[in-house]
Amino acid sequence: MPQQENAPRELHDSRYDAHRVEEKWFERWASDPSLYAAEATSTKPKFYVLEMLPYPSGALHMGHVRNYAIGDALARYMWMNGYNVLHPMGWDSFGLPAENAAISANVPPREWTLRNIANMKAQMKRLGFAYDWSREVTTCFPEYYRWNQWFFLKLYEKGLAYRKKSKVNWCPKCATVLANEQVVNGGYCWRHEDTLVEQRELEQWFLRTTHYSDELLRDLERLPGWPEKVRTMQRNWIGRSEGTLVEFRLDAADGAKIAVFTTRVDTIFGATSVQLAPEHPLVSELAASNPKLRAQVDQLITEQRRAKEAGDIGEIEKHGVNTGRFAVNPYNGEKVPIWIANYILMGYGTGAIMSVPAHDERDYDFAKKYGIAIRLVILPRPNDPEETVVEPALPFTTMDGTLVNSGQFSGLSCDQAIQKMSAYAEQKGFGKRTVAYRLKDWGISRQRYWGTPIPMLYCERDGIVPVPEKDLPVILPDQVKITLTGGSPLLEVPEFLNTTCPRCGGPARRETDTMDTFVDSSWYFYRYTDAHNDRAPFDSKTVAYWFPINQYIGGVEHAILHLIYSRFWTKFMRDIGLVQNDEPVERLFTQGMVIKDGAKMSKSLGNVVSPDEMVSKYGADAARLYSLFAAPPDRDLDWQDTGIEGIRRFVGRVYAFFMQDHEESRTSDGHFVIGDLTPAERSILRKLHQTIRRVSEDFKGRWHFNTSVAALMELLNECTANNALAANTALRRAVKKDFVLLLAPFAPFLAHELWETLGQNDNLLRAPWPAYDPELAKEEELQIPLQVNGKLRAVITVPANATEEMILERALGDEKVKAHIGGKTIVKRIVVPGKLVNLVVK
RNA sequence: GCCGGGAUGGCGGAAUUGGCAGACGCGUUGGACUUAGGAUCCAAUGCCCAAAAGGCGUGCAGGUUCAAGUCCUGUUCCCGGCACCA
Repeated sequence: MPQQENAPRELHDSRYDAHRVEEKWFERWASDPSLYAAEATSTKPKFYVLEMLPYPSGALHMGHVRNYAIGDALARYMWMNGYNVLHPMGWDSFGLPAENAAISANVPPREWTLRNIANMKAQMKRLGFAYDWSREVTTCFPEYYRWNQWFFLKLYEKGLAYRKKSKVNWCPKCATVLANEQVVNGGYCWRHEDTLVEQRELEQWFLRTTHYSDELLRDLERLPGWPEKVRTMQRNWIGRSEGTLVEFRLDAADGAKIAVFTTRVDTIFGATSVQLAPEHPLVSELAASNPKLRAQVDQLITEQRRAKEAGDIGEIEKHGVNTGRFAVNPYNGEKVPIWIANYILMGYGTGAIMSVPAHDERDYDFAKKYGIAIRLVILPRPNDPEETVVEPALPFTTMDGTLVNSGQFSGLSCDQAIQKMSAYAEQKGFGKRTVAYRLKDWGISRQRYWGTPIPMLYCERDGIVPVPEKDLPVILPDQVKITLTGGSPLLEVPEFLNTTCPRCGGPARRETDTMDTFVDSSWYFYRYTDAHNDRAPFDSKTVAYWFPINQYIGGVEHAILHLIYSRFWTKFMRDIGLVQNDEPVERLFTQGMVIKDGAKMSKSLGNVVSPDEMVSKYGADAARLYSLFAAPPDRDLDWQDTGIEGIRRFVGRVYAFFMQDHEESRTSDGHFVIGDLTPAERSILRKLHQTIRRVSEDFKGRWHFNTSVAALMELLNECTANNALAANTALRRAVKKDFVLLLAPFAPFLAHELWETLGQNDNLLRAPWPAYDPELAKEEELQIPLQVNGKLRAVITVPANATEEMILERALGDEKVKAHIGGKTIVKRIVVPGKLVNLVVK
């Protein structure tokens, strides 16, 4: 095909000055805070789009930019589609880094935090994100955290907040509690790398998340708008497992009970020992009179803890100690030895198991090592009744078998046996069917300063007393000395610590623990709907209007904790009549990480790309466009410095295309008659409608905005190639107008600027999203590939309405096709209308 | 070990339903304009072959089909999550 001579594009005169343009719109938007405000009441349908609120660490990183670029594009798209959009932003502003900064930079946590917020907020504004700042939520403000305290009191009232002893990481040199992330190198203090962290038992506050275990699991089925990956992760995290609780009796005069949990009660006749976790309460009793045992157990505990901290508990060598005592199997009265083993977890089930080496891999390993008896009680079911049953290879762990050597239960299948044997246990009163969960109650106590004070008092006379609701908020004092040693800094603030008991009026001491910051983020999105309410956390009617969140967007790293806690909180609020929805989030989108040079961006690797630098070098639009263009949003994005150059070029070419003749475009009314268009002009119009279709469908479907941006590039390429639109001012204007509308969600600064150059005085943000005409989008001619024996031999162009017969005729007449058929016979002719022709020859 | 996700040119990625593999962008090469170009524009660009003709190509090995990146069986590697959960 002959290549047409292309006129060089006149672009030199109209270079796009992203800075000038973006600063101009930045100023204008700043002067009108109502621009992005959600309407309190509206006849429009509502849409609540939310991105996860950031921790104000100092500055935005590219992961934030990507997250917010996705959400902002959606918000703008929904505005243009006539929705009443709620698109808020806030700050997850309590947390440990502020205290660290207090030490290293000698800035009070509050000041450091607020400074960071100011900086990051400015960055967000400079990037052009359309947030309703009138609803900004800052979790470290008393106006917000007083409601954390209020919720805590409600939870306490309902018995869902309680105190129990629990282990914490304790550094003897710091004389303080460490967060998990401060325990490094498999058990050492982050500040004293030669000091082993100890485990100390402290009284801590817990929230009864397990109260909702079943509902949290069940309702995952009602969240089809969540990624399957996240639902699976939550399912595993909750870890529901049906089984049987069986009580063995200690072989002693008092006959203390040892409850074990098993999912395979059908194998209990094969139990040849009982295994206890090293931290099992019975262990201390057994060891009390046995110093040697005590020492051995302590050794096991240390091993287990080290392995856990090093993250390889599944890898450690199994160790155990025989206590010399026995437990009685209630099914057959048999006495089996009691062992203590490092692979038994106190945190799951009852912390004790029956060990059946023949039918459990772990028990098998352990029994082999210590010479414990192995007794086969399940035989595989033969495929055919004639077949003789051979002894299976051990351990034989499948459920597809028949019980043997199991007394009255012999001959049953595993499934039947589990039913019957559980019923038997219940009848005899030594056991029952039960469900175990991996999910634990949520420990919210933090021995930290920078967090929400837990609103509880300790009175010498009345014990634990909740702060009366009317005395909220319990204000976190500002004047404290952060040392990171010697416990909570709040202990050093007498005016905080010392108070009076609301019951007896006597002296009382305040709780100095503060709340886990996951509390803050468990309900913040409700506060956005009614951010300034000082009588309640929010107004229920307002929440009922906005909830559930239509679209939540954030990193997959929050798939478990944040999102389970949020679901828990919602269910609790529903149960106390505060909200009506069972779930907070209807649709969830988890975006991929931003990586560079094959690794996650990090200071230590020196591969960090700073948003500020990108904005100053290329502009906010380019940074946003590139973060959408470089990869589909759900996949990891490999940042390439040369890639954003290409985007800047695109932005410049768009601008040049509009400026080429903007006077004419501005004054045209944009009306043209389709019948009068030249074929080339019709082709552009077709491309326009195809582009509208592609971009609209990306929003409705997979969110592959990389292809949306690519579609816009293709449209621009067609518009500028061969000066195709030169002769038709009206069409040119019409195409430009729709182009701006399509560009608006992705590159708001440029789009607004171009909108203005077109002479549009209305607000682009509320301009209607363009509709496509399927007729105009339809191709008039089709390229039909011709294959012979599945191999491409030629391509012909036919009218879109060509019949099968016409296409086949053309195909058979094609010279190249003829040559490949040669003298052979055509045995099959496949004509797929609109797609291809394949001739099978022999 | 279990559960997800992935593997496509030199690179990021397209190809939602089996129907022209490589859209779009980067990079590279050649050219135009230019005092100059690391600006801008034009063109070429999966690999093999001097070129044409042709052949080969979506991690690997098979299979189904007129036709496979796409479906099936097996397998390797990479990323993420969970992990002695009884």
